[in-house]
Amino acid sequence: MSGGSDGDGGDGRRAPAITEKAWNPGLESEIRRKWQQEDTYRFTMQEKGRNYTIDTPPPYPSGRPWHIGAAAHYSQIDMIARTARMSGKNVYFPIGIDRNGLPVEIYTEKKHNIRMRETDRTEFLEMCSDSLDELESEMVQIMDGLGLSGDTSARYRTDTPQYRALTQATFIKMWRNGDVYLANRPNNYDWVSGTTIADAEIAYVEMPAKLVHMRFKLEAPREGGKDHIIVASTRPELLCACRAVIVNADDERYSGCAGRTVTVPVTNQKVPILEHHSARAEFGSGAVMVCSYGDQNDVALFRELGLEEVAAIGLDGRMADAAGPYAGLRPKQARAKIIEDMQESGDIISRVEEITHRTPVAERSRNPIEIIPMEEYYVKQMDYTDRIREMAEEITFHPPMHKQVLFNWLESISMDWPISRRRYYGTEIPAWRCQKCGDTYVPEPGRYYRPWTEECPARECPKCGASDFAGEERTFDTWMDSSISPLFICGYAGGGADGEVADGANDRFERLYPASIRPQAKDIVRTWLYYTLLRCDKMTGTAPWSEAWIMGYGLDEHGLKMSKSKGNAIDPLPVIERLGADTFRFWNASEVNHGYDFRCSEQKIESAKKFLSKLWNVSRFLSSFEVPDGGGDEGADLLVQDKPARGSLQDADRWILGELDALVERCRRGYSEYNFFTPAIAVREFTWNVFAAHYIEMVKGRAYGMGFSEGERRAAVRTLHAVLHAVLRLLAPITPFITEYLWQRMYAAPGGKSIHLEMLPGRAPAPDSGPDTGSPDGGDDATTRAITEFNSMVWNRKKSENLSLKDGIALEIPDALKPFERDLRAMHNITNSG
RNA sequence: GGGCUCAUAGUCCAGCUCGGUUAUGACGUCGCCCUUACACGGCGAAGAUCCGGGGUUCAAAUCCCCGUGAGCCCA
Repeated sequence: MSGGSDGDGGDGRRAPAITEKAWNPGLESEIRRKWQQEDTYRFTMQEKGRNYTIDTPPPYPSGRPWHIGAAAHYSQIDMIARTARMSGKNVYFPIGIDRNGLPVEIYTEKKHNIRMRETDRTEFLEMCSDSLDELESEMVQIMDGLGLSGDTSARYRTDTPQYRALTQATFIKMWRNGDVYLANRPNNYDWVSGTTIADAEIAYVEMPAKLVHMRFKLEAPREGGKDHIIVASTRPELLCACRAVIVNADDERYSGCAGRTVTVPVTNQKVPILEHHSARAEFGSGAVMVCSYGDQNDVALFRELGLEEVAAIGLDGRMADAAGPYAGLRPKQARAKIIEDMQESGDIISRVEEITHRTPVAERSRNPIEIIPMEEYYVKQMDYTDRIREMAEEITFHPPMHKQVLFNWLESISMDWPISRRRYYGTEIPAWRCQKCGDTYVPEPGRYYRPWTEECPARECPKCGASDFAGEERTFDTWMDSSISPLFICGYAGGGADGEVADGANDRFERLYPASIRPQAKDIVRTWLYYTLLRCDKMTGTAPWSEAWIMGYGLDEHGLKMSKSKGNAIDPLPVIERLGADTFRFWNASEVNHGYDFRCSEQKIESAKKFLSKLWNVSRFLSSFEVPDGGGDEGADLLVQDKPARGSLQDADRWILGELDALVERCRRGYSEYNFFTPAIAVREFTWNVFAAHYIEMVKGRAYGMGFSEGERRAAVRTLHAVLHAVLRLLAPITPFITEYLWQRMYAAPGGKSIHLEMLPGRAPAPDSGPDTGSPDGGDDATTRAITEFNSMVWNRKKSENLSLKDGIALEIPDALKPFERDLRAMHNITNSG
């Protein structure tokens, strides 16, 4: 398809090689098949340091439709892979699916109208797995449709025995190093889901609440002094767990109260009044009751003041025995009941205020959480923030501003990470407990353990010799799994059958780890990114990657966060099917400014199609001119740099090649930061408004050979092809399908080498390449403006004089444009002689 | 309360790092046009007190300060 000048017509034209009038998105599936057959994106491992590993986020199939923002996100990750590949990197782009965790359990409960805890565990796990398979296949269909250049058919899953065995192995190693420990302490508890929640997974919502002002009787009231103080609380059902009342030292209403004792109403225990800075005079009455546990502040106060906790609420989410007559009620019911009781018994309540209160809820299930003391496994993180900060300093963030998100989070970490969950669909905690001495037995790493259904591998307890074990029923927080994705993809597991795990390092791991880049969304910096740094460093002593690429959120067309509950989520699949992946991807690149939130609207996506049409028609036009010799491979680049060829170039040719150089430079700068917005905008602007609108129009006559010498004609044709040759490659990471198609029809080397195996235009990739040989001219804004303005002026004049564009016209060509005179004369049919 | 980000035509956005033309382009609107790449197009037109105030400067959308409003994150 390249080279040769057969079929040239008398006027230097031949029939266009491309005849179809428009880009047909239906061709995408054909192109995808070609890539598959030719294994275009095959990764062949090279020695250490020469592999470019992308720690792709494994998406979670939590329900349909898959968010269009996520589709945009994965398209951009693919652009990273393609950019890296076309920059000469040896790209390893694994695709995974995250399948552990709460959402699928909730989805499955709803789908089958069952309750997890009332269902046989094995059966429930199977149902979850089936749900995941279904949702996953839809997701994979979208990923394939988007043209991801990773191998979705070889995707990894976080719930396979191999992956889970690795999660368990890392846990076992950390347990033995003392980085994991068991502790009984107050914890965020989602009693609806029946599980512990980490700080990172708590969200806050404003909810209406009753602020009850209660009279607490003062002991030994002084002469003429008041006999009570008012304590305001939104949680009167926790009166039984009250162990102190605090006031602010600066609050005059309570001067002299500190150190005295009050009687808690209803339950009548006597508690001290203490001064503490956390009591705010302006909230409620200024006096606050400290209970185990109304909120995180209570937890801190109990610890700080050395108070003895009372378990007011049990793991079943109901009031415990300590609540006396209210035992067995839900906290909400107990609250209503106790308010009623207090009102009946007279003077306890002074007033009830309706307020809105920030209530902590579980981020995923949206259930209100309680703080309940219980025993959980913890990963040490408190003493570790300096090391994380140190690693983060070394990692390049794209864009840099998002590094701050991580630093802010590091500032606010206040406790170790609880990792045990009372759920089913997750990686089991590999532990057994000796029923006699209570010691925890953790087995050897190497395979996938399921303690709730499996005999303890140890015959007898290493500590007491007893042989009666109870298998651990809990699972891990899902971040325990996903935070080791760099270890898994780099082969830390060794990839043995049946979930066997080789012990840590091996050849594959040595060559691949640390990975190169972690692309991910902004909202999981404090979870996935942070936990990955923590976990991978603990396992390897090395940061898991050298670059992090952070993308913003997809918002709806009004700038609101998309969610299924709001009903403003857009299903990406029909959009992609109707408009094609390239349209979606070009919209995505040209609309999503690097790192910022972006708005999704179907109308705007549709309008991106226009540029692809333009590109198509420009190519169709150029396909009617012979591709100069050596047009394949680096031919067009050579053409730009080739001195003799340059000799015959006209001023207009040099001008557009200079503009092209400026474009290439801008794009390269964007691509070097994995910013696709800049190249997309720049290429569109250049191709549409400079190249097509002005250059092509100017040299059309010359390219036809009308009134020009053969050398001049060839110069135009060469230049036209040189520009398109570069533009296609510049766009290839963003719109892989149309560029591949046009490349194959026009420029591909014999054998049909994919455009995606070519290099981005500009510098040669090899380190031993010669000095830069860009065009001598570079971009010339003044000339471009002069040309644009002149053309506009002529068009306007013809219009106002009611002339057709091909009609002749007499006018002067400004001095600045004299070098382009002959092209301009041909273009506008200027009739008067100079 | 703290942090991050943003504010430019009806809508979206470029330009701001490093101050200097008539402030970029797209969508939408209107008018004219089938000119042999493109009517999924071309040309043209209308549309912006560059959020407000102050400062620096010969010169500010751009730099500095003070506000206001919005979004997100954390307390």
